[in-house]
Amino acid sequence: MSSALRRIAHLDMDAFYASVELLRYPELRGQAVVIGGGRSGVPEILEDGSRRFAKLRDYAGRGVVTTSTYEARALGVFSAMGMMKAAMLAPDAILLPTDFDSYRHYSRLFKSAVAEFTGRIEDRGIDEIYIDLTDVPGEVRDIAASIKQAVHRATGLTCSICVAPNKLLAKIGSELDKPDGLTILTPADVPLRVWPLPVRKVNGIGPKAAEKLTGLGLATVGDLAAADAGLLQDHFGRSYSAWLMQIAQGHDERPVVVESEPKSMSRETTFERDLHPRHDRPALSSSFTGLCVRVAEDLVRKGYVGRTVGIKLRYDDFRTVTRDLTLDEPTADAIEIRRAATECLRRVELNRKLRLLGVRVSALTPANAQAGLSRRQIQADLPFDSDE
DNA sequence: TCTGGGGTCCTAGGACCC
DNA sequence: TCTGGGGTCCTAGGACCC
Repeated sequence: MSSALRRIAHLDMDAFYASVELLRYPELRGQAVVIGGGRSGVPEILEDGSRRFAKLRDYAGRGVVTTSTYEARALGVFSAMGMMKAAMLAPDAILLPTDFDSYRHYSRLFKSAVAEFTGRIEDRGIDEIYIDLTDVPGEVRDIAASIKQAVHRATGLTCSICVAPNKLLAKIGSELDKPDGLTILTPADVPLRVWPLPVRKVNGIGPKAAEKLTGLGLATVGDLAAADAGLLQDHFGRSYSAWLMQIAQGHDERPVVVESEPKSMSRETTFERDLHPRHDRPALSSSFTGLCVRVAEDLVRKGYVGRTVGIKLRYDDFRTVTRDLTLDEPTADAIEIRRAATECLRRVELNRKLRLLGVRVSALTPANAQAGLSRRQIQADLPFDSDE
């Protein structure tokens, strides 16, 4: 069955966290504001009722920028940048802590508004979604404009939308006219609007692949479209090179995935200072237990159990290692998770300081379609040997 | 200026089974 | 005694995304 006639939208909220903060603190509109860095930066309420905001120059710690307003971006401050570096670039920018509860609230509001148009929505995190508009009647531009209006009515926030024949182009297009953009891309637009873009703009080409491509003289999507298939295959392998050639032509058949089950749940923490496995043992141990407890709580709250328990360690030199262990039976119990995670911990070198510790549970299944019946018990009840 | 936290998917080798 | 061939599961690491 051909998908040539699909109409796929990508909707991306504009500077989402920052924009939510501006709803709460309208006096900051027009200023460079940076969100991130953990708990610090909570505004102080003065006696006259006005607020005093922290400045980026006052920040000390290991956090990164989560989002920044467009004014801060103009100063060179972008997502994922270390806060200390951001403070060098924009010392007078306002600093606000991240408030995920609030962002989740607005996320629900905008997604509900879009759901009035169609149920064919793919969640891509807190601030973006794909929407399959193929079966929604009307002109695409009108539909997209109505969705933008509905999102604004529901949240007071602007978003950018692109409608295209597939997810690849829709995702690329939603960035082209940000903020408050409304973009339509057709296959005929690919040479003019997509080929000039750096390869890094393609969802799926990250920093590593982009650097490698640029090193081969393939800096733009157009370069990629004109590249020699053999060259790509030699450097990127069969499957990735085939994908690169497809996307360079603007081709992408992936469906909009409306429902999905979680595959893993994890908790991790970066310490304020690196901890020594022996010297700081009590602190590490209590942090470790805390992570296990929180993962267990997450599993229970969301109704899952998992059969594979894993740990993640980051050493002071930023090297990262993982270990995991698959259990006979799935669990959501903090004690069992901690026991398995401790087994994993025995298999790593603990000879240098640790920067980060994480605990993960994967191979998830819904906790309990049939109350407490384990696979083993079910099989034991069978009247014959299930080995065949 | 050292680089968060929560995820997904892919690769690849070895174990193990038929 | 010169070595099959497929399938699945487990584990570790890494790229990538929001």
